Amino acid sequence: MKKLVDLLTFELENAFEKAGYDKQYAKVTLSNRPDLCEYQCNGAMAAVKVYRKAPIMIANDVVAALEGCVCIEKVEAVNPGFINITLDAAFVAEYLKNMNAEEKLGVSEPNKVKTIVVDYGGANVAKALHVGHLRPAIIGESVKRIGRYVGHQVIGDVHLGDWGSQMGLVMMELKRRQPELPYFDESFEGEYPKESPFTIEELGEIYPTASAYAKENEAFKEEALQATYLLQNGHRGYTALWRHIMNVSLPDLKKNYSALNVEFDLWKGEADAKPYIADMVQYLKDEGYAREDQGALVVDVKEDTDTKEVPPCMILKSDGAALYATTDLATLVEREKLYQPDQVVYVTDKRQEMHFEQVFRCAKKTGIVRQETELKHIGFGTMNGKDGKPFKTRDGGVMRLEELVGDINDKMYEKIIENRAIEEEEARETAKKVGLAALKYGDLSNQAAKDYVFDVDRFISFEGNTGPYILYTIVRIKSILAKYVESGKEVALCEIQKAESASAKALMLEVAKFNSVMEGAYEELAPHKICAYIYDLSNAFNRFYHETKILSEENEARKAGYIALLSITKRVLETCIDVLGFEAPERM
RNA sequence: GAGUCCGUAGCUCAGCUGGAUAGAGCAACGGCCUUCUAAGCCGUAGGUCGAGGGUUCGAAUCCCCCCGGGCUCGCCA
Repeated sequence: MKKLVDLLTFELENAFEKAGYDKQYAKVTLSNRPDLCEYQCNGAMAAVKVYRKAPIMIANDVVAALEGCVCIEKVEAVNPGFINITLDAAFVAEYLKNMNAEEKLGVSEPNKVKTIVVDYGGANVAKALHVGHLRPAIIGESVKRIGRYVGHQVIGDVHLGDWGSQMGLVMMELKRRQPELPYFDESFEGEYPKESPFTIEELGEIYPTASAYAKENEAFKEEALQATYLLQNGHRGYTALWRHIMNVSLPDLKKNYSALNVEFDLWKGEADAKPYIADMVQYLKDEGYAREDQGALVVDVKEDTDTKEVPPCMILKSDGAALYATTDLATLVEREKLYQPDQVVYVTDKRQEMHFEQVFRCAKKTGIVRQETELKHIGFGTMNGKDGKPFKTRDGGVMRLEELVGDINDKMYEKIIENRAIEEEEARETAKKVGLAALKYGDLSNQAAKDYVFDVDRFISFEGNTGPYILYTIVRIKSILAKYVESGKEVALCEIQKAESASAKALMLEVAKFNSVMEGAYEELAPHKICAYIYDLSNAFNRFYHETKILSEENEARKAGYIALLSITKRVLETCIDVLGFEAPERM
């Protein structure tokens, strides 16, 4: 289904040509002066240079040529040369009816269905999920869902950090504590224990300790790096230990992601790239892409047009171990083999920008991916505390995700029970849904690339531009629709009628933007645009709600029209929050 | 030092592929619940869009320069 702006642009193109002007100036945009009009075209002013006429004259010619256009109620040329358009209410109603009849509410199928891999999560199996994992999970999940809604085949991959030096650190810290374990006995040839030598709680504590210790103890650091190398090259005891780490960590990760309503299609990790590393390295050497430099193996990725230093992409460290770039490249080899993706999107901290620049260039240059493969990096900003510095707990530590989510749910529960009488169980369920909406909306409503202030109290507030406000709006609509159905009537989607009030028309115009917003959010990989849209839409609905008696409307046809309008508003809102990754309760 | 991103109301953020009077929310103040959920709605107040220059009929938006801040700059991820 065509977008409203495209339909209007088409009309304006005809009018421009009819009036003797080039149609390239006919582009219609949303009005930036809603008090004057709904849509506008500024092309007359741009056309001045070519036609050497006052812009208002061009605008007047175009307006005259628009005579009889059915979709427009009013169009006028305004100084210096704006063309202001007000849509015909019946036309808008018809547009919504058509939207309503479509499963995807007017979003067109893509010309080509792309296979897209979204690489997000990036959880590290050596440590518990903490607040730092929140953004990639939330943003990546939404990007995945938006891509799917628009009609592409999207594969979400958690891409676990399970193969780097953090593994060596954990193993050597364990050796320090329990040197008698058979994993560390080089002469041990028997079966390793089935039981893990540590719990998830212990694992969560081992890594930070090891990491801190490595900073002050050079010998320990060396030992950990050596262990990493040995693990990557099939050391028996370390491999067994690695399995324990995975077995202990994975269920915990799955539980935590699930609580965030984040679902991965693939639970692969860096270690899955291992089988591809040796061949890839050999290929890079054989084809002359890789060279040795200071003992390490690197691929030059500098380009003549660079205005900055771009260091070579490092494939193997001088000790022979693989590193971040190695597994990322080998993972691309695997993805090319298994999925032939048209696009791979990485969602990570923006500080990794240079790394991805190097990896992308290397992959293209060496033919690891096809030339036409789109490699994209969504680099998100830092979550800061209210003091503007990176978010920390009161004691300066890193807050575990589980703790954060638990806190939010508890606070939300308190608010809910103080608000109205409600069963304990329902209150808990509702608190979970509203809490998740608060958290996700609070994050997603910011542009991903910017740093933002993570203020839980503001996010969970029931007022203003928050997740709970959006849910509240949906709940209101649900409540009215439920009462309507209780009265024995059916919700007929085709009953939408032309707006008779300003607030009804404003609501309808807002609903009609849906396909445009969704497609824009997909193209720009920008979930925050959907947040901004549903906030506007919710405002438009609440204004309409306040000045319109719906259930007590006596004219049955008019009432059915209102109900149909509510119904499509609800569909749009629910679709939007679904792609953002949360849902609305029945009551709150 | 080089590169890069950012600087919009007291606070948190939109707007940035140039358009008319720069928008929200929070906080402040004032209204609106016998009526579909007041977690709402309506209103008041609050801005030399970091500074300066330039391009343009028109600049928060594009270009240059400066100031301030974040981040990156080969054996971490």
